[in-house]
Amino acid sequence: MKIVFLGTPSFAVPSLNALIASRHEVLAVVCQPDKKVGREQKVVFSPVKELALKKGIKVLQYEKIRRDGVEELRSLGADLMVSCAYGQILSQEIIDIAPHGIINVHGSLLPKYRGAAPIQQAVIDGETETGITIMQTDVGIDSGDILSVVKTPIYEKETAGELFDRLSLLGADLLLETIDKIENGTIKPVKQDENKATHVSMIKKQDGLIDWNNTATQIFNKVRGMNPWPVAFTYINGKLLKFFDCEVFGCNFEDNAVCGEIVKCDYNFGIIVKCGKGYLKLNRLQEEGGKQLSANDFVSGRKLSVGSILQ
RNA sequence: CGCGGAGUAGAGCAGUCUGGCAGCUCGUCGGGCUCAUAACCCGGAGGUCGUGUGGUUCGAAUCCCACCUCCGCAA
Repeated sequence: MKIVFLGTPSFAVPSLNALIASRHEVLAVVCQPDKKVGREQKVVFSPVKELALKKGIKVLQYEKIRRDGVEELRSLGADLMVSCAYGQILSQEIIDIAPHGIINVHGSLLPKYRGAAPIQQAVIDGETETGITIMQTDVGIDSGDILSVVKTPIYEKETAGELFDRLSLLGADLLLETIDKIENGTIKPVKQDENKATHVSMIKKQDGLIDWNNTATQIFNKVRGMNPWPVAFTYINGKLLKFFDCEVFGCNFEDNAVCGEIVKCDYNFGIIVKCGKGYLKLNRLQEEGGKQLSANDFVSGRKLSVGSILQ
């Protein structure tokens, strides 16, 4: 089939790669406009754009696809459009361009976790299973009929980033299977159960702030869900303190510590923080202006001591 | 010209303001103690203090200048 691919971040790269390697023809790739990124405000191409350029595929970028893209997309003459973490809301006019419409690769088991950050949110919620759903895009947000699903467990210590990588590969496989079925007409679209639908919004940097009144398990899940972005953070002595890795600490201590107080801080225990319920052991930390350090390295600089309070 | 922090032993840091012997914790190596040790005691090795055939000075890790690199915020 002749396919137009809509996608932007690294999550979409395996799917695009799979399409390029398949017998299908990728006519063009549509992704978000280039943005200035980082301290130096350099313009960086998105991962999907990088791949498309490398493979010599036409790249289209619209400020607003519904306004600027319709005519050009129509002129390409695609049989099918595939979207995967593209980042813009589509209109009926665009959905109608290709005979087979648009199918979307989504990182959750729909109708659960519709919206922008399904993978992170599933980890934050402590879910033990998630997956990829491919659906027929309609004008709602991730509300179209389900075409195919693949499930996968969320491992106990898995971060959102690791899950992202796994799901993006599963999505690529499922995408090719699904297109085959569309082609030979064996697909059976299933309506989503609106009563079970949940919606998650985009994760913001501020969402990484830790509330030490939460239970150790809740914080542990949040830290995993916020890794590698935006990364969980707290404050110590007025300075930003990020931490990338932690674990629930099983032992109980006799203490009168408040939530967020460091109750142990040495070579044997590591850094143990009191939570609303239970204790959390911090493994990799980074203070503002500093590098990412292991707990032992962090302690050896004497930045932390028993009684210090994170808030 | 967006704002800010940092570069000192293998790791993490102090010392810089107020120029005057290169320090601390950990690791490492050797020895001691111990039934035992990621514990404790004693001793050692390990540094062009980011770079500069830069400036000031009797003397610079420290003050001034230029450059390189890393990081936090903002976007």
